[in-house]
Amino acid sequence: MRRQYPFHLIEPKWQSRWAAEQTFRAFNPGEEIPPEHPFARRHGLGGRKAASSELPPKFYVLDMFPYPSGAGLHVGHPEGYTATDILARYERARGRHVLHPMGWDAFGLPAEQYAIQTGQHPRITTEANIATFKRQIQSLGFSYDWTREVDTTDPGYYRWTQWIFLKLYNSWFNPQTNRAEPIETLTYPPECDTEAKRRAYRDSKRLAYVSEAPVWWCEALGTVLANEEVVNGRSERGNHPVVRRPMRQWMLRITAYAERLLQDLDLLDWSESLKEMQRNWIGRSEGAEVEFRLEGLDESLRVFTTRPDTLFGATYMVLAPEHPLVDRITTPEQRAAVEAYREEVSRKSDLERTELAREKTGVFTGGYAINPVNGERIPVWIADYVLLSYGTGAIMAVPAHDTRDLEFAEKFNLPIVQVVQPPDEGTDWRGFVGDGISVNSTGPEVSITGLPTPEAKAKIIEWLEQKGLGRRTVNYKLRDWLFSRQRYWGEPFPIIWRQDEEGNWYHEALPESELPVMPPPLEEYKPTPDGQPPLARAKDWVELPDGARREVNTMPQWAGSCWYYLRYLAPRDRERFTDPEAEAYWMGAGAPAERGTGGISVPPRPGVDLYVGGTEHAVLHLLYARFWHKVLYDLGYVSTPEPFFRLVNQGLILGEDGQKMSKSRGNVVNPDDILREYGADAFRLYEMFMGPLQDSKPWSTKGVEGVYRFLGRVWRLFIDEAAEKEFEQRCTAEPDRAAEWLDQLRLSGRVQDQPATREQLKALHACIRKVTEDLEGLRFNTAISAMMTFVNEANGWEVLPVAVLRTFLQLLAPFAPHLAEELWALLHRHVGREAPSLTYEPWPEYDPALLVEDEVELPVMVNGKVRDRIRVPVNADQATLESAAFASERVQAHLQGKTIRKVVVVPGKLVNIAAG
RNA sequence: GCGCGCGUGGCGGAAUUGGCAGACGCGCCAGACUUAGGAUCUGGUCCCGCAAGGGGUGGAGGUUCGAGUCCUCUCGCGCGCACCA
Repeated sequence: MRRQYPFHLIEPKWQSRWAAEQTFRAFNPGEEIPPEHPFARRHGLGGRKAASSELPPKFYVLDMFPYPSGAGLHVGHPEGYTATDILARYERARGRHVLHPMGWDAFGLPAEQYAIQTGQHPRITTEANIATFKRQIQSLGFSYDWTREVDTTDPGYYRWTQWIFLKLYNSWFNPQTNRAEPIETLTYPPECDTEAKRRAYRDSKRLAYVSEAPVWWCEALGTVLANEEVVNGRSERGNHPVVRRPMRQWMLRITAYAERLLQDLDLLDWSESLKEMQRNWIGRSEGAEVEFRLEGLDESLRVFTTRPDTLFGATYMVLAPEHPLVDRITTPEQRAAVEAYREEVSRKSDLERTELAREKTGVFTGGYAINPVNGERIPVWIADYVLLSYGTGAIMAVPAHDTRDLEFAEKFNLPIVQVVQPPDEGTDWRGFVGDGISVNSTGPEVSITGLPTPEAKAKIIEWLEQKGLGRRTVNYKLRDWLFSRQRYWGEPFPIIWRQDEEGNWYHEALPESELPVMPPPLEEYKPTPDGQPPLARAKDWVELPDGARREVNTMPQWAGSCWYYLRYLAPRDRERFTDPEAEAYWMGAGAPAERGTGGISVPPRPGVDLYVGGTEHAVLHLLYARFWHKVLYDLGYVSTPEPFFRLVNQGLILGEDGQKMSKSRGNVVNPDDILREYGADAFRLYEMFMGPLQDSKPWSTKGVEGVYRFLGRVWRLFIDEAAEKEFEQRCTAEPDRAAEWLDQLRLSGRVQDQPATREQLKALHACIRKVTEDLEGLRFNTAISAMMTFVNEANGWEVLPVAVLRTFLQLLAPFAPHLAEELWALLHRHVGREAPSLTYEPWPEYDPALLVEDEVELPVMVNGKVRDRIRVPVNADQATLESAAFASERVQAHLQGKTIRKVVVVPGKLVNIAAG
């Protein structure tokens, strides 16, 4: 396609100007603002150190920072980046102080695996990849404040990741106050009478603790994985098989925050589906724990149930095969069968265990439990449909009212007793799991027969609590976060291990002064032959002179991304992880609304005003970051309970074939190719024009051409045809002087410094209104179509008033900033005025008076079908409208021979005549 | 299986509180300019029909003067969770 306008000259020109001027730099409170900076000029803050109270209201707009992979940028990345950039530019024009940073989530497996293969240090690959990403992102003209760039692999960054880990390590969750507190506030029970016992107690309460629990081990990756990184028994990354294996691991006590993580979702402006995903992940369920005495044992079995009202229907019990009581309860006759079953289950891959619609399996242990409500003797089974990791690892089975128990009971011929009557007569009680009326639920001491389910639950729990047989509880699916990895390319833990007098190893935090703990140089990045993490290879690093040993695990990739949005606030601070004053300003909710300029009121938005990224982080990253933030909040380091006030997930960009882009399908679009052919402005515009930000939508290079043509029409609206021909000839003759020729272009003769007609003003103000409203609602696609409509109309005008075009460029600027800047400069040169900074020029307001029509055309319907249109004064009353409608011949024709039943007149909308 | 979301031209998608379905763009058709057109400009383009007219927002019902929009059922697609007691 022929080049529509010289974007190849315009785009680099403005990008380098912005870089030289630091146009998009955001200033922290107390920071000196250079007098010549356009932000200083706009807000009258030049040459001063402005306090937070003097700065305009803040707007913190954040992108999920990328992992800089070797493959370079993908067309999916710039979708969210473009959206946030448009809003950043819009809000600057609106008078807000915009923080819009970018950085690199650069620890991670690909660089490490490359290192294992080639021996090249991951630092080298990482730096090269960052350079590529940065070049690509910068070529799109995004208005990031690059002075705030962060890199999670920079020791100046990860020293603070390690510092936050120390805060977690040195804190405990006080259930009384429902928040984290320094470990020093912990009180010890009397039985902790030795230092060793006190240490063990303390270590068991820390937010970062060591556990020996079984973990997912991935042989192919040579590391353990978090629950969240295992999907259907395979690793999320690479799809390798994983096995369960007991190992010593660092855990973070996120479960302590389950309730707050759930509750505080209500404070957030996130999509309902996203909140729902988080709620499901946290998985709160209310119920009761009930004690069942075990026959012949001095031991009782505790189960968790959400349906204590069905206790009378419990006809058997099931333990998870790995449950610790299984050995005790199994009778000699059943031992062989039980052992065989446990063996079989442990050999099963996780894929097999979680397979859909699998036949229930299980074995009778020979043991019996006593149902506390009626004293009945019920058999205890083991089955792998009960999971050790949820609840108490044991259940009471009520086959009549639980689908899984029913399936199991039917297979093994266990009794099925109805205890709930469905509210609807026709419903079969077998397998009915909803609420109803309790039946057959009377025992010697308690009866709930006849009670509706909620009351039955309450009554039985009360009885259980009185008898000491159970209590009301809340259970969560959420597990503690497995926080260590057996890798090289991650943050080392600021932890060492020492031996006590008895030779037992215990852990100890390094002092803050020892941070950062840097990973040692290695020759070989593989795990050691005996399965130790790669850091164990560096003996000199691991073994300290006083006999202590360093922790050789590293933190997972999530660690760095848990708090990067706080580091952007003070990225070079050497004393603190972030700056409290900057934090209060950029994250705080305290900015008074009346400080907004241009009549806008800014609602308080605690935390990041807008966070945009993909759904792939809907659960993990967002839950982890919220958790860390809450800990920091409890400890007084941040001022808001939540980090991200508003969050939007951009949709996936699919290939031209409507399939997910992938190398194997060969449908991947490389942004570099698009930029070369159509330029950054067209690329940005197309990414926004495709459809709603949140939707998935297929790429279409033809669609790029469409918006590119639109930009060409904008260009030709301004530029003199003859001057452009001349420009092209000069560029061909002397390409080296192209920049000079560009500056000599002339405006079209149609562009005149004349007052606009009413019609022109109307078109312009309709456009201002639509673009403004759509930007507020993140409807970029329809904002662009409004600008297209304006340009199509303006194309037909004989005279193009300078003032109209000038305002139009302001609307265009957030979307296509390079072209807008170039034409803005040209327009001002043409009228002999100095061009003010387009970035900080106040956003135009529309005048509603200009949009008012004198007359409108309204449809007249007969029986809901449009039969004619009438022209009436805009404020015509009902009677006028009605008579105008009946005056229409076409309407009369459709009323022939019919009786009029009703006439509906909606002023300003329509007239509808119902006739029959 | 459960939960959530979505179904509108040949395609991407527009349609305040229920009020003129198909904005804008792609594609396609015709014309103008042109040595030429993968450039540009102008006009047309939901379907059937020469027209008058009729039909039309996955399908079937319903509420309403009026339904893409609300309700019920149903089919299809996407996403999330997946034996969570």
